[in-house]
Amino acid sequence: MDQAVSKPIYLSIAAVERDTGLSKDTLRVWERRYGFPAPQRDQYGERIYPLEQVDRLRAIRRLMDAGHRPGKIIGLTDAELAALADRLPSSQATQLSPQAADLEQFMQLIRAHQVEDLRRGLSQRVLRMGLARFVTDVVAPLTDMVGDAWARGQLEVFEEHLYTESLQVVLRSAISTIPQPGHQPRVLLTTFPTEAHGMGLLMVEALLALEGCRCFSLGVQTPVFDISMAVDSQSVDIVVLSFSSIMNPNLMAEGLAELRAKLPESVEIWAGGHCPSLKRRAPTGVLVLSELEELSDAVHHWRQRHGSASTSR
Amino acid sequence: MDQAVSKPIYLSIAAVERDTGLSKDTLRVWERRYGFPAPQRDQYGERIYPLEQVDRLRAIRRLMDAGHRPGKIIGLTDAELAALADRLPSSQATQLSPQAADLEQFMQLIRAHQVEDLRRGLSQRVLRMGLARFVTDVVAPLTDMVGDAWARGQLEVFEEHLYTESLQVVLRSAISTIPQPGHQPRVLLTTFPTEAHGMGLLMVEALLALEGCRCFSLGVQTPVFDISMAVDSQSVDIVVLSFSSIMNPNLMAEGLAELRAKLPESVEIWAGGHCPSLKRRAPTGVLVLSELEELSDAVHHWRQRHGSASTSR
DNA sequence: GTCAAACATTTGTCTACGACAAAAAAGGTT
DNA sequence: AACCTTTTTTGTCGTAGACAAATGTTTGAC
Repeated sequence: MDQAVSKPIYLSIAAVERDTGLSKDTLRVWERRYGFPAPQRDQYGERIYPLEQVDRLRAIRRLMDAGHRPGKIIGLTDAELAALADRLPSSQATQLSPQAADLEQFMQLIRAHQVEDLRRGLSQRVLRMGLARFVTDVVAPLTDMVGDAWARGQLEVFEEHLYTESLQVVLRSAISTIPQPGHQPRVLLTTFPTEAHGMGLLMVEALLALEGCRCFSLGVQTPVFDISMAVDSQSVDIVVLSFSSIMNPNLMAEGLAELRAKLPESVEIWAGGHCPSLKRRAPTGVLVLSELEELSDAVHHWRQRHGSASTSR
Repeated sequence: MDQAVSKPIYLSIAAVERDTGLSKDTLRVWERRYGFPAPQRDQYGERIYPLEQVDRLRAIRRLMDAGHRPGKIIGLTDAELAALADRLPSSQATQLSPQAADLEQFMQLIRAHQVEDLRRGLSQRVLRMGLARFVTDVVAPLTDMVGDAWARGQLEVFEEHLYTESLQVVLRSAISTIPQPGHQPRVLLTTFPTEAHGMGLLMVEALLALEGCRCFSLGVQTPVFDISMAVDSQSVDIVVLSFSSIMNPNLMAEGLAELRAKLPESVEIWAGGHCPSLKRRAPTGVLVLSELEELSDAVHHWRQRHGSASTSR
């Protein structure tokens, strides 16, 4: 019926955009400029990409996320690409931490796809060291390591998904045990529509809830318009936004400016995450938090400033 | 410092795509064909969209998701658009259910943004009626109602997000109480990269776990390539994919065909969700489940077929 | 009257390639 | 080393025509 084995599979440009994260415009302009990718054409003259080229695009994308530029690496051989991926600088901070051995153990579990053991190990760690330290000393560096391994091509997307899913279960159940915090400030947590990573939000929610903040999480990908509506309806004091390194800098800057313009000045915007352009050109009217550790101080500082208006303890 | 009040705000075409979900190509071709949107231009000749037009686009998008066609509604006045939104057919199935009154009560809580009460009410319901019936009789119809209300413009995106977040907390904690199911079939759950809705996955995971299946959730948005890798590494028997009505039919069909070609024939693909084109042209080699109730039978049927190969109970 | 096949229209996505702003790198000066 | 200026790189936006796929409408057989 179907000659399944040797049947070559081609992807449309939309499918390649979906699978590599490179926009159609980018795919076309690379082809024009660098001669790669060089897709074949179907009977209608539309691009069809063989799987090998898609795999190569994925490898290039990985290196770009780690700082390489397309023009420099797009002409390399597959072997050279692999070599580059190995030579990427790993985040030393995590390797020097006292928890390094522990974290490496978790990485092993992720690589071996031992979901059960991973989840159990993480749960034990929460109980042993407390949620706050668990978040700052385990979740944050471990998530960095996972992202790093992914960038080096040592971890597949599905392994990252397995990790994320496991950690989410653990974190959510830990958060739900925090006694009802009904106090100020009232914090709204979410991400912009192109940002699908929600791990950062969960970490922040845990820490803020421990500080006695009233947290409202909208999950990921809320349009700016709806963030402002939610702020209104819940009388929110602070909006927390999380940005990963994959986030498009243009969209981020534009979105923040738009949100800042929409919200009353009394509502603060706190932005955090690993997006490089967050640190470089900090948008006006937005507080940039580069480390989770700064959160606690930021909350205390907010309470000091608003102490006279609302009743302080 | 800034003349905030009368300062007009414009969005770039990328921002409008982000906020409305309409692709840049679509925005440009609508302008060409229908004369709307009619953005102004900045100093570089690039489109800048005033907020009113973006709001209108959002309203049109809502009506399109409900079945209207752009050519018919794009020329209507704002009043006519609002009138159309009110006249949308609501799903009768949910209104006839015995739980109707209960569900309506939950809807009230969502509209009033009573997150706490909502969560408490849902949790009580799980305990009272059991997880399986809770999923089929409460979560599924309630999620439909929420989606319906959103399509009619009676619910904002952020209200849907608040609902989703609350329900997720309740469902996840319920799932985690199910005693470790280590049996067959081994099921992988996820969605394609353009599908961000994970509620369906969570419902299916709950039901399958209750049936004694071994569930691996990858969360949402896993590339086809990585789904196949995960299947391999976890020795998965069945891949479950969830599709919402917003899913692009092309991408769905193409993705399913691609996945089917990548997976060994022994691995089944089950597709479910409210995506209309799922029912119309069922892809070959893919089992379409249109109702949650069919899941239990499907699992039993799978076990019958594979009873001889693996040890049955 | 019902169903299905044939035709017509609508609609989104694809094509091409030029233009240029924004980001990054390189060069030069204090 | 830190800072400003110029050059290169790179992604996104612009134009407009084409056409497949999806949807709607008509025709014709039973």
